[in-house]
Amino acid sequence: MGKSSDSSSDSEDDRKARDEFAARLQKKDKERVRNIASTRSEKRAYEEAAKRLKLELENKNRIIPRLRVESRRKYLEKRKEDKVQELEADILDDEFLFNYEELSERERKDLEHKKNLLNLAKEHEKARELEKVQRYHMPRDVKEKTEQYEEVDEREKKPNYEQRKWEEEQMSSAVFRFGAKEKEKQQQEYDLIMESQIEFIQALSLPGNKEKTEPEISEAQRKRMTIEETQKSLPIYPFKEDLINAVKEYQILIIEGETGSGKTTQIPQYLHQAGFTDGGKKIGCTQPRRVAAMSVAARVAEEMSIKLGNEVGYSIRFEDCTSERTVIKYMTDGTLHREFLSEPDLNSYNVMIIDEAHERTLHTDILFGLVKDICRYRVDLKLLISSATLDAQKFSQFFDDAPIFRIPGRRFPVDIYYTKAPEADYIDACVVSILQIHATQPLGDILVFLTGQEEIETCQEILQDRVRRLGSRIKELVILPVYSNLPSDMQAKIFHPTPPNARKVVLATNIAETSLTIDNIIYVIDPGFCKQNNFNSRTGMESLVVVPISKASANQRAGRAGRVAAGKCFRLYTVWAYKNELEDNTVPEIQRMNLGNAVLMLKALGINDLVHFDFLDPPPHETLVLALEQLYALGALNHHGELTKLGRRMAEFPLDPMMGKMLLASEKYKCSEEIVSIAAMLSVNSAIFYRPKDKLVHADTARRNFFVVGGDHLVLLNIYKQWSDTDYSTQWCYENFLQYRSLKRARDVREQLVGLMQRVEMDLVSNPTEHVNIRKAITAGYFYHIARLSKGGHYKTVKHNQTVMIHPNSALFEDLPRWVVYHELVFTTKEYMRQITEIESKWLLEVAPHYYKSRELEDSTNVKMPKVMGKTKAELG
DNA sequence: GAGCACTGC
Repeated sequence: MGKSSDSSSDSEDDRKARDEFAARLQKKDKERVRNIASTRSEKRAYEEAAKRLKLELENKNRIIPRLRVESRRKYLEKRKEDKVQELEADILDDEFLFNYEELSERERKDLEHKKNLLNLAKEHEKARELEKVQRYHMPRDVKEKTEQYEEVDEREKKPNYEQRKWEEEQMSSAVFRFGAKEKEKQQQEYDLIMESQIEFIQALSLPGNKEKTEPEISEAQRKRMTIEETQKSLPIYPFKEDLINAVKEYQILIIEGETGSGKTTQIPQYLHQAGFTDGGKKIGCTQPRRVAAMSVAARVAEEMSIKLGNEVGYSIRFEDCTSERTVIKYMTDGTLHREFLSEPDLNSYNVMIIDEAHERTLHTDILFGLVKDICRYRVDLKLLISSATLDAQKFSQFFDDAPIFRIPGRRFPVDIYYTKAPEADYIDACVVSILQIHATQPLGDILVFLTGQEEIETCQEILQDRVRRLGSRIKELVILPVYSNLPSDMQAKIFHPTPPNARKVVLATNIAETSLTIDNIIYVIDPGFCKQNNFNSRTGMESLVVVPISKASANQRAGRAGRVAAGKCFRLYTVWAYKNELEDNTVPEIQRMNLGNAVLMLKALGINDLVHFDFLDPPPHETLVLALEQLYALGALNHHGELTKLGRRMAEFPLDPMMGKMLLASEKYKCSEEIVSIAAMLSVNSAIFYRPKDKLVHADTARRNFFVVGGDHLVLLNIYKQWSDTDYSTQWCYENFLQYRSLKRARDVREQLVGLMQRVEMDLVSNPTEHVNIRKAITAGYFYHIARLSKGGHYKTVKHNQTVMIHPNSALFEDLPRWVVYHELVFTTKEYMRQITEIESKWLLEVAPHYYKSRELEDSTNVKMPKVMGKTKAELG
C-alpha cells in the first residue's frame, strides 16, 4: 500500500481510477454471454439436491439406492471396525434375550433384580390408578382447535394437594433420578422406563386445516393426478384472480402464507400468465437456501412442461442455470444481493418476490432496504414479500403500510404437550420421552431436536444402551443422527423407509427445523434449546452458545409433526416457561453477525450514510462502526469515508474484507495461487476435519500428520495441495479423516475466486516454496488480528490488549511464537484464537505502515522472557 | 487440552 492517500489530489486520482475500474466491470458484464443451461450444470444441480437431500422431488427413490451403493463402497474400510462392535452388541443381545441359563451368577442376580423392580413399578402404577392420579396424561383428541390454554390440572384444587404432592415426589425420587451421580444406583435404575416417566400436560394445539380423519393423498395417487389437477388442489388456487388483481393494483404486497399453500411454485406462474413477463422482463423469486431454489425451479419447469434453464431457471453460487430466455428465475437471497453490484436498479425484473422473509437471514434483511429504495423510483417494479403469519404486520408497516394478502396453508393439527415441571437434564429427559412414546404410542417416527453433534452422539449412546437392555420387550427402534457436519451418505440414511413394525428416531440439530424435511414424522420432542452464534463488536469475538429457542422456532419445530398426519409435540419445558421465558422471535442475524462484507457491499452500491440506512431492524451501532473502521484501516475507504479503488476491487469478492485484502495483497507478494487456496480453505474452515466421537485418536493423529512449520494457514494449504495431488480423491479424504464435502466446497470456492481475481485484473502467480511471502500476504490482510506473547504463555491482542489463547487444535499450540496473526477469535470455554500463523513484528511495518508505529512493536518482553518461550520448536531444532 | 448450530455469496 505504501503511504496512505491523504492529500486531496490523491483521493481525486483514486476516485477516478475506481470509477474507471467499475466501468470496465460493467462492460465485461454486458459482453458476457448469458450461460445457456448446460447439461453439466443441470447434472450438478441434481447431484447436490440429491446429496443434501430433498425429498420434495420424486426422484428420491431413484437416487437413494444409488447413494446407498456409493456410500457402501466408500465406507467399506471404515465400517470394518464398526462391524466388529456391532457383532459384539448382537452377541450381547442374544445372550440377554435367549440364553438366560448361561448367564453368570452376577448377571442372573442383576436380571432378577431388574425383574423385581419391574414388578414393583407395575404395582406402583396400579396403586396410582386406584388413587385416580394420572401421572401420564395420555393425549386425547381435541375437538376445539383454538389456541387456548386449557387448565388441565384439576388436582391442585383438591384438598390435601400439597401433602399428596409431597408424597408423590418422595415416591418418585426413590425410584428415579435424572443424572444421578452414584454409578451403582444408576445401574439398578436403568431398566425402569415404565417408572421413570415424564409427566406431560397438554396445553395447546397447533391448529391444522386438514381433518385428522382426512386421508392423505398417497404418493401413488399424487402421481396419477395430472399436473393441472394437482395445481387446482392447492390452497392458493381459489385466490388466483384476486392475487393477480392485487398485484396489478398495488406496487408492494405482503403475502401471508403458511407452508403447503403452494405460493412459491404458483405465484410466479400466475404472474407469468397474467403478462408480467411481457417484453422479456423477469420475475425473480429469492429463497434462503440453495436446494430450495433448485428444487422449486425444477418443479415449476416440470409443471410448465419446459426444460429447466430455459423459460424457468435458477441461479445460485457456483451455478447459473438460466439463459436469455429465462423469465422466471429462482435464486438464493445472497445471489440477488450480489446481482445488485452489476444491476443496482434491478432493471431486468418486472416482479421481485422475497420468499420466506420471516427467516430474516442477513441477506434478506439487507435486501429489504435495497428493494424498498428502488421501488420509490421504479414505479413499474412489483414487489412481493412472503412471510409467515406472525411477522406480516411488521413487514407491512416497514413497506409503507403495504396491504397483506392472506393465503391459507395446509397441514394437520399438532397437539402440544408440556412437562409439568422443568427438566434438569434434558438429554436424559429426551431418552425417557423417546422410550415413553415408543412404549405407549401408536407407530410413527420421532424427531428430536438437540443442539449439536456431541449432544446427539451422547443421546444416541444412552438410547442404544437402553434399547439393548430392554431387548424384545419393545419393538425395534432405529436410531439415526443428523447434523450438517455428518457425511452426506450417513445423512441420507434418515430418508430410508422405516422397516415394518419398527419406529425410527431421528436425533437432529436445527438442520431439521427448516433445511431438511423428513417424511412420516408424527412425534416431535423439543427440549427448547439451540446453539446460536453471536458476534461481539466490542471485542471482535464470536461465541457459540446454547440458548433457549424462540416461540416462533418452537412452533416451527412443532409443525414438523403435522406434515403427513395429525401429530404430537412434546416440549420438555413448562407452559409457564413457554409463555414467559421464550422470546417471540429469534434475534435476526443482522444484529448478531460481523457486517464487514455487508458494509463494503453497501458502500460499493453507493450507500454512504449507513447509520441512516432503512433497516427493518437496525444492527448495533458498534457493529457498523467497527466495520467502517476496519475498512478504513484496510484502505478500502479513504478518510472521507468514500470507497477507494482497492475497496471497489475487494467488494467483488464474496469474502470478509480482511480476506479480500489478503487476496489482493498476494499479487504483490507473488503468491496468489497459494493465497487463494488458503482463502478457500478458510472459508469452509470449521468443517474440514471429521472427528467422530469413537475415533477421536485416529482423527487427531491424521490431523497432526498435516502439520507444517509456520502455522495453521500453511497446514490448510498443505492439505489442499495434497488433496489436489491425489486428483481430488474421495478415498484419500476418508483415509485422512477429512470431510470430502468440505474440500469439494473449498475447490468450488477456489474456482470462483480465481474467476473473480481475473475479473478484477489480478495476475495468478505461484511461489510454493516462499513461505515467508505467503505469511506476509496473510499479515497484509489480517494486520488487524495480531497478538503477542506475554508472560505465562498467554497472548494479548495488539488492538484491544485482550488476553487470548492459542486454540488446542492449532499446529502452534505447543510452540508459543512471539507474534502471531490469527484468523478469528472465538469464545467457547476460553478466549481462543483459531487458525494462527507465526509472523515477525517488523513485517507489520512493511504491510501496514499507516497502522503500526515501530514504537508499538518494541519487544519489551524480549529481555525478560525465558529463552525457551517465544521460540518455535523448529527454531530450537 | 478443547469440543463447530445453521445458512449464504
